[in-house]
Amino acid sequence: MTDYELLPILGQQPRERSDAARNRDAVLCAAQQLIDRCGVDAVTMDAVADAAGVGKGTVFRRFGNRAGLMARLLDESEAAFQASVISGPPPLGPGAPPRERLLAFGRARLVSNLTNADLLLAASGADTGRSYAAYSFTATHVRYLLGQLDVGGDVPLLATALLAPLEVPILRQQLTIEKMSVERISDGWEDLANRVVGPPAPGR
Amino acid sequence: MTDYELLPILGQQPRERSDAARNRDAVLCAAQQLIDRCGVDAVTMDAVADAAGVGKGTVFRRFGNRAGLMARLLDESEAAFQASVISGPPPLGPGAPPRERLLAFGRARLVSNLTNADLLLAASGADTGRSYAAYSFTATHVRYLLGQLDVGGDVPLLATALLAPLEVPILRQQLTIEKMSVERISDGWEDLANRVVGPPAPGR
DNA sequence: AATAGAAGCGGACCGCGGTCCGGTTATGTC
DNA sequence: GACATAACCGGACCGCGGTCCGCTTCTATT
Repeated sequence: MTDYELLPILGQQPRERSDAARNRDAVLCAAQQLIDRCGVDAVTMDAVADAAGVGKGTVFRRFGNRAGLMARLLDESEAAFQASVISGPPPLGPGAPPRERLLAFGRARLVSNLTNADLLLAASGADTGRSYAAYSFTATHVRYLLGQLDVGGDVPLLATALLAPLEVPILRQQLTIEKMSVERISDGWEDLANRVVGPPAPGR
Repeated sequence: MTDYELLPILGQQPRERSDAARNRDAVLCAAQQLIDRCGVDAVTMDAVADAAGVGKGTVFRRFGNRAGLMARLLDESEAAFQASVISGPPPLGPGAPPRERLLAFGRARLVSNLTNADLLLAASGADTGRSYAAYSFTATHVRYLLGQLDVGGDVPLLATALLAPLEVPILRQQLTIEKMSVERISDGWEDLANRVVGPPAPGR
């Protein structure tokens, strides 16, 4: 027996058992209710297990750790965000010129990150990679737009340079400690993006 | 360049008791030894208290929490960094044109952040504000250089935009997950800085 | 329906960060 | 040098995230 039979077969996982599915939904639902009523900090693994009528081990089995659970809770809003980028109305969705799409994307990401700030912080470092998957979409989209804009330079690095100031800890510091307004930060990001992208191509 | 927030502003607090001073040094020394021998993760509050021959409560009293202790351990290298920026040789220190100083600063900060990556992560969120004080110096310096470069726009925001991609979690992701080299990241940051600052003023 | 076996379950258990308070010790004053 | 007081000390205690392993329950097979 060689080892590669143990490798995960990506397409065809053995079907989820019915009790497992039920418990998974119960946990997610209980966690969401806890957040709505008492905030993210109240989402203790014990509390959510208890509220879901489930053992603690079950929660960890399904979600790996607290960050993983949080990442799953983010999935819904993240999917909506991705949908409006991929197939929503311009300028966020397709149809607008790349520069406008980029600016709209930055503003949208800023608002989205602020809306889910607590959850995002709690989800950072999820081993499951969920959190990274969400980031990966964002980065890929920005790279795509930068490519369309013929911006030159190291596109992946420029993409992270544009995204880094939108990370929650940095936004938090600007809002809380340095007392900046969201509008100011948003306008500042637009300025940054324009500097990075450079002046509009004249002939086009 | 007035506003610099230098590291230990040893004001005139009611004098520290001798036993307290001894214990403080013992704790810092023990923590440093633990890091050198077993890495940052081994610096448990119990372990460091034990190694220092001190009660756990004492450690918390002096440093607030684990992040505060880590921040103090960073003080030495941070002070050295600040010294070479303020009074070291150019281009990092004074004497070089602002643009060169900015580029040198970015590279130096990048290296410094990577060198102390574990410690910086463990120190993030220190309630004592130590960690923020260190950041504040960095931000102030970049703002100062941007001001000298007559860069226009919202200088504080541009400064954080330049510093955000140098934060440890982002560097970690680029190095570990996306397999970028330090040189590539460093060159990319230089490109970013040049785009933000804009072309050199011709007459000057 | 009976069975085999795996996937799932759950709660006891651990280590860590952080708190608290009764006892101890250093320091200024007489 | 003795005293008063405030600062300091230390370890017992708590809650939380995370692990582990014996037991239960579902599902596929006959």
